[in-house]
Amino acid sequence: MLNQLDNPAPRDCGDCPIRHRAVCARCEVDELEQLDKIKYYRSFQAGRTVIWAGDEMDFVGSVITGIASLAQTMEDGRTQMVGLLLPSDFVGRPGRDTAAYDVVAVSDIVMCCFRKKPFEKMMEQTPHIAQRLLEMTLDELDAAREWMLLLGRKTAREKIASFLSILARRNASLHLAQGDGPLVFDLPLTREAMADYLGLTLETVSRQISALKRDGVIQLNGKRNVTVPDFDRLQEESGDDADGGMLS
Amino acid sequence: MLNQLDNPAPRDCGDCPIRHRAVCARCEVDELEQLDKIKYYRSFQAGRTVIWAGDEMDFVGSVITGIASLAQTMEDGRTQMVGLLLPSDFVGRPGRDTAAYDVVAVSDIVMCCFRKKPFEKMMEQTPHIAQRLLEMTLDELDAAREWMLLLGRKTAREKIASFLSILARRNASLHLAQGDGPLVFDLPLTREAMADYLGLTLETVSRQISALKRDGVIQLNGKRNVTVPDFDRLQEESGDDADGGMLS
DNA sequence: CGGTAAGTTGAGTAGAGTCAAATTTGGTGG
DNA sequence: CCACCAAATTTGACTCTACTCAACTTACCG
Repeated sequence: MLNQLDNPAPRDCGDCPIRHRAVCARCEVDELEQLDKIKYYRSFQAGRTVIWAGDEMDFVGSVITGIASLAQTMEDGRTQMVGLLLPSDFVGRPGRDTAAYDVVAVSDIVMCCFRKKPFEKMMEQTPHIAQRLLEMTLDELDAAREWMLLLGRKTAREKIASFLSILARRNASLHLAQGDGPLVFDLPLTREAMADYLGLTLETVSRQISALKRDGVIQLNGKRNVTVPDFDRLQEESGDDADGGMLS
Repeated sequence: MLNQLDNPAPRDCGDCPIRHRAVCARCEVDELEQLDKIKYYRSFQAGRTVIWAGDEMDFVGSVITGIASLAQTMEDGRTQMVGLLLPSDFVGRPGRDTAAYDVVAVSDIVMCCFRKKPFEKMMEQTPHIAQRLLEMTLDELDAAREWMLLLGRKTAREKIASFLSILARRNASLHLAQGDGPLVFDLPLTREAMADYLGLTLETVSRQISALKRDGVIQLNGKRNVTVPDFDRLQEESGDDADGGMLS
């Protein structure tokens, strides 16, 4: 329970594993020093809520390690995940002072937080930050629109295949992308979280995963570890163009 | 058919009806003069395609009058609208040279286009444009996420009610927002386009509109003109919080 | 006065949801 | 090291919403 030490925060920006991809990616040394004065690290255990929709939010920040989710909930409890935050992704919106979505730690996470007011001031003065944030926001918008196609038009089976395909692709790009061999990776989400992401029920998620396994599209080692023997086959099942609907 | 003259382009930025809301909103006079050198107007009739996904795109721009749609299509023809572009909305992505989505004129439209290369150069030099574009992109991202909840979790009836509610709210904000009286507005989309936006079939759209009419939530004058006698009632049907899930 | 596109309505179906019961898993305490 | 518990997951049976296919109506335009 007291495992916050397992995910130590970096000593400084030089050590930071997301230094070159986060909102600070384009900052010069002096700009990093400015940021350093207004930043602090926070850790959250898996399952903890970082912030509730509607709550006052006096910081913005980046995920350094771990995975978090952005979600909306209706009064009757239906929830829809609207974003998965991976290392280097940005949380919060400059210029807004309450959270628009629930942010929940899916795994143990470490965040680099900036006090909002000073960060906003810096954004006005140093174009590097605003430029990078614009780029990241445009990427997120593309991802959101890709997701709208999935939510609005894909079948349950295609949704699962699409999700697995994204995970597989991301994992392949981390490890050296071998051309062709079987891909192996872990599911970072519970069936219920996958359901919330995909606009399905957890039972349907479970059934479709079983069906893909039965049809040989994937293999399971335990509940969370997936092997994809033939990525092209998985891609076909996802309903996307062969050349990769994924942008950029 | 030759009615392009019905939607004359503004003479210059001073006449422009979206001057204060578009990507150029924060520009100074000298910046507008710079923009003026790289801009040109284009008109499209209702139904025409502005650009196809994947096509080379050597401009970015703003919708001045009319409505356009952003849509994605799967190989088998299923399509999902991922954005509705209203006057002042921005089209295209600086830094990318092919269109990511189909852009179609829903009504007759007039656009203000900027040649992409010079526009990108200007963005680097004048923070006013990048700042405004960031703000607009963040708004679009919020709208996209709102839409993800609709697509993933709402029933057909709730989807229709949500859509009507948004139209009603937008119309009320244009005309002086009277507190309480019945709201009247036109549907800008065909049933099929609504279906593509809402992730439904056109038959389901038609049935749910009939049902809302039968239940007294709306009245129809002709096929396209809607009266909402009690906005709160409509809002309840949409499944959103009473205080307006709409952000900002 | 057709002719076409838009919209409505009906009948039957299928895919995903709901409710309920097993089964597996990982962790805990003895 | 093992029995036990709670949570996660799977599976089954049944239901229901939205889809499909089809016919019909309406509105608009030449």
